[in-house]
Amino acid sequence: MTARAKKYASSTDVARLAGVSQSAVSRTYKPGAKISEEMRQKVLAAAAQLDYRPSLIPRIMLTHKSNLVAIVIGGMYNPFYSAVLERFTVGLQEAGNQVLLVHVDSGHSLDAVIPKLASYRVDAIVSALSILSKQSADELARFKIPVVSFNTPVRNEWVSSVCCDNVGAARSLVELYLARGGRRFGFISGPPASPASAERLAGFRLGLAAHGIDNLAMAVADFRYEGGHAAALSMFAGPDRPDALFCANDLMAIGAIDALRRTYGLRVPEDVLVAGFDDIPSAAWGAYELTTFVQDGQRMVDEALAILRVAAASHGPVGEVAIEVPARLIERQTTRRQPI
Amino acid sequence: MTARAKKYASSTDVARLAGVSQSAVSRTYKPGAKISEEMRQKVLAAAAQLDYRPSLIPRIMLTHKSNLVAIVIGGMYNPFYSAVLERFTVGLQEAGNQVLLVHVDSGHSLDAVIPKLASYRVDAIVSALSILSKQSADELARFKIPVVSFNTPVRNEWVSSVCCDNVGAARSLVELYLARGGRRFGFISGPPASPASAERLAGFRLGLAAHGIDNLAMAVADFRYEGGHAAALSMFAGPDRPDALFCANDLMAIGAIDALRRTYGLRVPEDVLVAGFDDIPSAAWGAYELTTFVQDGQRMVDEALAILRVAAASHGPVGEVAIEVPARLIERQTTRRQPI
DNA sequence: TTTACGAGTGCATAGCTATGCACCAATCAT
DNA sequence: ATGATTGGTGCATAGCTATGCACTCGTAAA
Repeated sequence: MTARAKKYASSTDVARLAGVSQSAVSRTYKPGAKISEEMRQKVLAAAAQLDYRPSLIPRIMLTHKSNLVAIVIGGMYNPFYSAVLERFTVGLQEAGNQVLLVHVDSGHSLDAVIPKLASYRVDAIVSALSILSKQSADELARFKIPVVSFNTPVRNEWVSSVCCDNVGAARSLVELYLARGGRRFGFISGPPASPASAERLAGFRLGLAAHGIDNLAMAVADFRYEGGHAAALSMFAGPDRPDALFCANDLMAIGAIDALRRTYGLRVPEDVLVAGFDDIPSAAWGAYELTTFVQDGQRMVDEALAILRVAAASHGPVGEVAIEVPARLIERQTTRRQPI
Repeated sequence: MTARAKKYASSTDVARLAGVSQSAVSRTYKPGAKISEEMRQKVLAAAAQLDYRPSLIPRIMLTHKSNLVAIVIGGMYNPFYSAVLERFTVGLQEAGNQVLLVHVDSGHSLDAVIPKLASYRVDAIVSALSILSKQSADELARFKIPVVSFNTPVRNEWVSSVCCDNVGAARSLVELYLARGGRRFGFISGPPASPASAERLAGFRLGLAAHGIDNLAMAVADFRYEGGHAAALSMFAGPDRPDALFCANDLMAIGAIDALRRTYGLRVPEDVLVAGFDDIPSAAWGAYELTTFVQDGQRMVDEALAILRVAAASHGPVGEVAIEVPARLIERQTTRRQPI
């Protein structure tokens, strides 16, 4: 509480030094404002001398617009999400926004951080949290902050969603597996609460049902390498081993492949077909060459940014927007088996 | 420019509704302030009715403290850096700060974004950019914002650094290689401008020199899997192949392993010893089991946060702090060869 | 020469919260 | 009973920028 020296020079300080009014300083930094070149130079000289940077804080107060967008994310162990985060950051910066990064333990709702974000007057929120119940979403709407929910199909007046077509993709995989000679199917899921995992399972089941198949080995994991490894170990411990395994994401698929090859001595794809989801960089690595679905992260991010632009333009709610982006199959070696 | 409805209720609105003064509202939200329970309840009731959230913006103006810390990062393709980002975020949030995430293309300096950060009045900056010249650092100091530079040993009055002992680690690897029978050495570097890569090379050379070895095959890459792959292809194209390869990070080491095994049919570790740096999760995967150095990311982040705490407490510069954290060798299968 | 106009400038104020200060009503000590 | 303390309360203002408004000049049009 001592008389701490003022850290930043203010526009008033600059004005005094330059011998002009504070308005002149303000107008110097506003593009297109009416100000003579001569005065602008005087101001800039004084500003340079004082290391002046205009503060955005009062502007936020006046305009009710902070240009801050919060990105709420649950974990970056999955390269897909760190890539998405990077794309969002770049895209938002290009649009003139700044990114407030908020980490919430995955499994927790984002309710707890909302009041804090409201206090910073963020213009919008992007949530990559896998869990966001309808109830949370309604709670959220009370704050009247536009929210884009990534890969979680919850929405209301203020909450939009951008998702990948998990059901359709998973469903189509069944055709590939059958063509490649798969007969006994297995699925390794993410956490029970994950909508993405649930949709991929549902789609897989739909595809199987279309061929009259209702037998499906199941194991629950956590979207991580270790979880996929452990799940595969238990799923393949018994006598009745699947020969076509679908994992809810690539990390688990890679863990499963290592388990099958190294612990059980099984060959992929000769003994077991394996596919994942996300197309993370490691999926293309020589040791795995994993068949997987590309979630078009760039496109999904672009769609989300478009929604945010609309929300920024119309100051009201953006309506119940829900965008679904198709997933694209990339077949690599883990499913390249000749049909029987 | 229409008469846009006020989006957020202000403390004055709440005060009017509750029939108290604006001061009372403010004090309701300040822990430990003198306010009667009765009044607090009245205020809270009115606040709930209006969905009031106190704005932090005016507080920033008054206190000259935003509780915003910027993290500047160049790329998250390397899991080591996304893990570091996550740890910083969690740590800063626990300390009551919010994180402003700034992406700068690696290779660019952070000079360009500093004015913007100054405009947001960030309390401090964490830079994980691999490039930060002495000149940039001095430029930076003019803004009087405390900066912690991660893994780049630049510093001045306002810029501190937290680094890992790259030189010592790389140097010690030579002993291991010699004990495991390595005789012809190779090094795959990161981008030429990367200090981390340069230090690891320097340490490796020091270790070799201590044994009178000055022959070292070199290839330059970019810290990525594909770069490591290509570099290994060219390094092992000739007749005089190394039998002990050190890569400046794990991603490149993994790319190199895939190139050696799959393109040249070489065995790792029997034909070539390989080691990397970072201990990213993939290094432990069954297909690679890569020997590497753990950068103790948690400890490095903790040290950086400690510096930021000091900087926050003393409002002045924090002095020329430079902290070096040791790296720890983890030997896995890629160097487990019996000595000749 | 007068009128009109446009460019440029300064004044004053809004925007929202935190806090020093003055003040008031009780409660307590003497 | 009086003075002193404590716990609450409201008033007024600081903090910094953007902008509507009034005003002053030159300059172009009439």
